[in-house]
Amino acid sequence: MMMPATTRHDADFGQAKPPKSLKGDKPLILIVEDEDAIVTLLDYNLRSAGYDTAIARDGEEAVDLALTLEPNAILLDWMLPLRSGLEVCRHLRRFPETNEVPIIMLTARGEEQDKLRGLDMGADDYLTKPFSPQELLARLRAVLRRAQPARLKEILVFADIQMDQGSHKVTRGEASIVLAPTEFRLLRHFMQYPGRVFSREQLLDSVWGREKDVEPRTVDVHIRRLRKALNAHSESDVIRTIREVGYALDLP
Amino acid sequence: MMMPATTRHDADFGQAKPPKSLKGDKPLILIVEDEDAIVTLLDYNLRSAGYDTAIARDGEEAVDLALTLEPNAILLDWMLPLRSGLEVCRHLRRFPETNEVPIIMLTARGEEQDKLRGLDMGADDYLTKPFSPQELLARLRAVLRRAQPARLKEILVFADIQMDQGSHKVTRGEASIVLAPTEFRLLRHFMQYPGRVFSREQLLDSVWGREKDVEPRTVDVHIRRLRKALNAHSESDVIRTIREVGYALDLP
DNA sequence: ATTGGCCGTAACACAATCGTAACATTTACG
DNA sequence: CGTAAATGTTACGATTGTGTTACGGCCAAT
Repeated sequence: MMMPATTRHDADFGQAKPPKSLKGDKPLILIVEDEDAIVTLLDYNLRSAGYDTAIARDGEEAVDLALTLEPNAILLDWMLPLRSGLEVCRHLRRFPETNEVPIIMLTARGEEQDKLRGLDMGADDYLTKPFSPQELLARLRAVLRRAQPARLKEILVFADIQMDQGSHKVTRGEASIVLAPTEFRLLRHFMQYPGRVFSREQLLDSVWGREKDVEPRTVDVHIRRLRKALNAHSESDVIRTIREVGYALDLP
Repeated sequence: MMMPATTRHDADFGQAKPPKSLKGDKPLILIVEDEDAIVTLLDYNLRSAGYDTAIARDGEEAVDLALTLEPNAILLDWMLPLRSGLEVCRHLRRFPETNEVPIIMLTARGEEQDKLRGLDMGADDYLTKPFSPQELLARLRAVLRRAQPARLKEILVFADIQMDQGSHKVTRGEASIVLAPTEFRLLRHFMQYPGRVFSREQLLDSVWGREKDVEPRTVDVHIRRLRKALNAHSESDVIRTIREVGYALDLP
């Protein structure tokens, strides 16, 4: 019934038509960072990889440029003059123009508390300095790849995984996946926010519900069960562990 | 293999009132798209999956064919010559003949804003290019499932089960099934929305009626009685239990 | 009034699922 | 290397949801 022979061509679709944005055909990345050395590094790497860049030196400017340019993604340093990264993040999430723009936090090592609060505030992912250019680009690609508000969709798709909420069926490739109730809700939550990192506490809130009182480590067990079910007939693991932070749905 | 752009060769579309059912056995999908590569891919996949297809290259033709053929669903590219997808969408919603036809938008990445407007304009779902054939077919099934209520049909069919609403007769395979009134209404409801999951509360609403005050667990007992009747002479159980959610009619 | 079918409910049986702790492995870092 | 912390993995008792049965009430036809 399925035609695997055609899947190869699908990759061409995206390029077939030029993006109709007025910004140009390259994705625009807004860099929010005050250290020159890091700005130079980011700018160089992003431009080499075919992105357009814009640079903001402090929080005020960041909010300003974000609203003006509507970039495709934002790299946001956590330690800023005038306005902390947390404030900028929260601020940006208030405007419809910037509410959906993915934000990647840049944090120094040892700011784990901030990571969690940042993810709470609506950041999508984070990079710990120092980071490699490959890692930077990988995270960026992942963050740009995600679909729009999948929240209300009846059929959720991520990579070769499909979830039909109408019939409550999950498939991966050709195989049908059987999930226990909690596993189903967990996967649904991940697929509603593909690529986004969630802490154990966040998952307990949104998947288990606020009234439940459950150990954070319980999440690990359910992640394990979900992985087992999803990987039963395939090789690649689509759930990424982010040490000290949580889990995310992501391509390997 | 490249198929030339074909339109429908059936000759039996009457202008008479009962529109959709008499059109033929296969659902007809109208493809509105100007790029050959994508047309070919869509056409091939849809036909392989058992649909009939018709093709329009621009907005004018789209409205024309939609009114003439009254397809069961429309795949509508957002970027078109002559008339934008938005216009076509709005236009089609003005005519009673095409007002109910589900529309799936095809958008390139970076047109997310348009998606929202499109959904406002009456599109039912959207596909972001690039998409997999599997996703295409899944979304198509979903909109057809929603928009094509078997509700009005005199004879409902699911797998080897047939229900004649007029004579109140139910058969499975060769065997005739005798059902109590509530079991009949329950099965009818499932067969009107095959594959869809219903919670106990939903079933109480739609099968028992809103005014009744009945325990949710009562549904279980009737499910049991229905299963017993349906499985009396056959092996496979067509009613699937979705733990913590409800029940659905489904192939094993 | 009596019968028989149908219905709703409660009670019990059973299996799936869940949460947790304990142990194993990996990772970060000196 | 070696240690500590975090995550992976496993097993098991407890809980919960569903399957199943039985029973009493209702109603229509006899």
